[in-house]
Amino acid sequence: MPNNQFKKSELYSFITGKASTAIARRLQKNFKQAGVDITIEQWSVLYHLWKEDGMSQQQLCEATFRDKPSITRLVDNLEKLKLVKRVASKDDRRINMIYLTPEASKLQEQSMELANQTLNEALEGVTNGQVEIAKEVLQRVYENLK
Amino acid sequence: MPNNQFKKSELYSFITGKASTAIARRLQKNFKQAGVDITIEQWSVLYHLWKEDGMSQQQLCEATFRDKPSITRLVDNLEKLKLVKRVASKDDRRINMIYLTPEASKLQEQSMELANQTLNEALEGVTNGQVEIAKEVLQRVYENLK
DNA sequence: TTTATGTAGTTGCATAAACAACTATATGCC
DNA sequence: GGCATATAGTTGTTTATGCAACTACATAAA
Repeated sequence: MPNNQFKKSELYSFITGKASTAIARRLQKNFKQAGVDITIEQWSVLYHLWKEDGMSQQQLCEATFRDKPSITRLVDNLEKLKLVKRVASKDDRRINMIYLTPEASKLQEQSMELANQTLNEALEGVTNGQVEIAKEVLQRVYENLK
Repeated sequence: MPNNQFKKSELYSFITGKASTAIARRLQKNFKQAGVDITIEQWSVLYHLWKEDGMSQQQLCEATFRDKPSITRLVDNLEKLKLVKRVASKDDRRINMIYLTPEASKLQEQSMELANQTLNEALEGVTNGQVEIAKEVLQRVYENLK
């Protein structure tokens, strides 16, 4: 039973994710202005390592919803920036465990602050109740398609 | 007055747009399965030309929320695929008007059907009322940041 | 122990995005 | 007309994504 809730004029934004593009651009701009010199994608990897340091690349794939080549290259670039280190696992030599460097730890507080600030800019004029529902919908969409 | 509606554990999905990434991947997969051999980004340009054929690249920038270099290259690739043609404007020689070819017109019905189908897959189990609110929130986010 | 199969990660290639610098044309003002 | 400024589009560079093919290691079955 197709619900066809979308008129053509409304389909576009939802499909193309204009809102999340806008959020990503603003966050990148806020990072840049504050002198935080990393990309949003690099930040998304650091974000999960700040929650739990020493994840495998495979775990980072699942956490960040990215494929293996993407994580390989993000870790490459984060290593070049000296923000993470690859450490071969002793139990299983296929696995790289990824660890934060002290420099990366320094970025945590400021960048999380900037992320929160960016979300507040994004959600200006939106009520908490509306945000709750939007989050539920987006979570459900993700669960439906992942 | 910061609303700080996001606990840390919830901030990530919203910022990184996991839901719209999931939608884009599923739409791309549905295109591929159906033999529609274009990227989602190319489709997003065609989408606006189907609504109004003969837009300038600048108009396409605004409609698709992309910058000028992105549109230059998307139009390059769509031209290689023989789906659009650049036609120099006679009024203003700086402007390229972009026109659909007959081959592009053939893609319209099927691809729009696939887009609607993809949205129905995405929104399975979500009520119309919730979708309405989510759309409002995302529209407001876009307006706040664009 | 050998062989098959699965998993972790890497590499190559095509497409796309962000940003800055650039060319060409148009417009407004003196 | 001539100059300053703005607008439309292009090009170069870096970073990232998606997909397929690949290597290396692990595991389990014969």
